[in-house]
Amino acid sequence: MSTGRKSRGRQKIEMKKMSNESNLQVTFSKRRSGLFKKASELCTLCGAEVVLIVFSPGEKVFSFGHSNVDTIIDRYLTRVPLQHIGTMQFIEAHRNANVCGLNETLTQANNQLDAEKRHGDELSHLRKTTEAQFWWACPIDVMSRAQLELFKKALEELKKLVAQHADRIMIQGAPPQTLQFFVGNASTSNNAIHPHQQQQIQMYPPQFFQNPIMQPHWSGFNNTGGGYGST
Amino acid sequence: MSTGRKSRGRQKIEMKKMSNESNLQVTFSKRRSGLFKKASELCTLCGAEVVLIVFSPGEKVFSFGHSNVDTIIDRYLTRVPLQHIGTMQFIEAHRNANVCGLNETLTQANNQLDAEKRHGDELSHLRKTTEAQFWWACPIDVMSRAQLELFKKALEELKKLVAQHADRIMIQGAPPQTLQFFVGNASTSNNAIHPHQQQQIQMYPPQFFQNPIMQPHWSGFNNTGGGYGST
DNA sequence: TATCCTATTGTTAGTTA
DNA sequence: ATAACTAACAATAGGAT
Repeated sequence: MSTGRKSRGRQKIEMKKMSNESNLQVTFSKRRSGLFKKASELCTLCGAEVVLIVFSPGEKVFSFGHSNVDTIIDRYLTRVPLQHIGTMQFIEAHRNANVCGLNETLTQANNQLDAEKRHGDELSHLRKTTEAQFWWACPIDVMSRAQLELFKKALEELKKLVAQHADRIMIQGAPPQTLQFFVGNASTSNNAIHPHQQQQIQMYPPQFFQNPIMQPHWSGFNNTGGGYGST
Repeated sequence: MSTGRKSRGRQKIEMKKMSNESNLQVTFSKRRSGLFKKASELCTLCGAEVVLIVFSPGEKVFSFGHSNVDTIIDRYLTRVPLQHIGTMQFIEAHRNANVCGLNETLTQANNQLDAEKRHGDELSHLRKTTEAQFWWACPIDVMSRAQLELFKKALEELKKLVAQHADRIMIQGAPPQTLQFFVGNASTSNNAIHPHQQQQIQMYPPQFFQNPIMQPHWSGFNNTGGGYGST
């Protein structure tokens, strides 16, 4: 009231990493929301299927969104009888890790694929000249839905292997209580993680879901559907 | 020129699946572009890492974008000596399939995780009441970077297993020439795919890559960096 | 069918609370 | 830190090409 100064409104910003850390945090939140909304809308409007994973730099937030009917069906086909939850508690954590790990693997496979493919590709010469700018790029190819389904079975087995792998590696230091991750097997001193991670779920309009996990010292961030009102 | 009527400009649209098929196609293209740009900007501005996969309903277009330095390093650690390319040709295709498959697996694992977790979760009651609306949702948890790295090694092995799996299954009908996918092993009549898929790469500004593959009958879609100019 | 155009809606940077 | 507000910017629906 004292100033009476309203606002200069939005200003254009340079497209480079923001220097102001707190601004960055805010912008990240806003834009992540926006991104999810866009993805969601693309789904709704065009019937597309979207997988979106955002890995924030600092807070290690991990988000995921998707919409895939086939997968939902699998969910009920493959889910574990909800009885050994007690035992499941930390296995859950491992599997959780697997999720991230698989993602890594996926990307790795991509890169490998890319490295192999571009060998005989016509854009290889272009790559040479601009390699410095292209190092981050990694194409991936298309597969029909039918083919995907054929692979699903093989991947069923694979998944079990993944779980076993993970269990073997992590079994030593997993707290059977909540969703924390201990990796007590590393040869070096592998710091335990902050104990009281808190989960926070945030809804997105049509078919998206997102659940960032925060550091213990601030438990807020539940912007419960602030925007998105149609009109 | 004859009408002199300019345009009513943008109109608000209802957020449901578009009925007009051709409109849908156009909108999909536009919005997909927009989505990738947004993702890209989130990367640049906030240093986030984003994986984005869009599966268009009709044309089976598959897009992928990411930016992850760690992975790039792995790329050079794990890449195959570019000498047996001849042999690699079809293995490449399999690995390609693996990429998609892994993605499926990832999602599956997610779902499983979700199914297990929500058992003791406080939102389970909420879920009950609105289950019909939540069936598509599947949370995922966070993991620290360090932990991810620990898993990488285990996943190295895993990756090999994946390749073996895929090879075994697909080895029968893979054309050793280009990036097509034959799945000649299905028990039912599993149609072979259109033979002349063509690859098309599309650049995105900071660190995104996207390569839709089109049906043989139209080879366009190379909008070579039309927009995105900073004024 | 992809792109250009433009009016309009939608997103968000900067600010205040 | 998050929520709300506002005005500037950016995305895009519809139409023409």
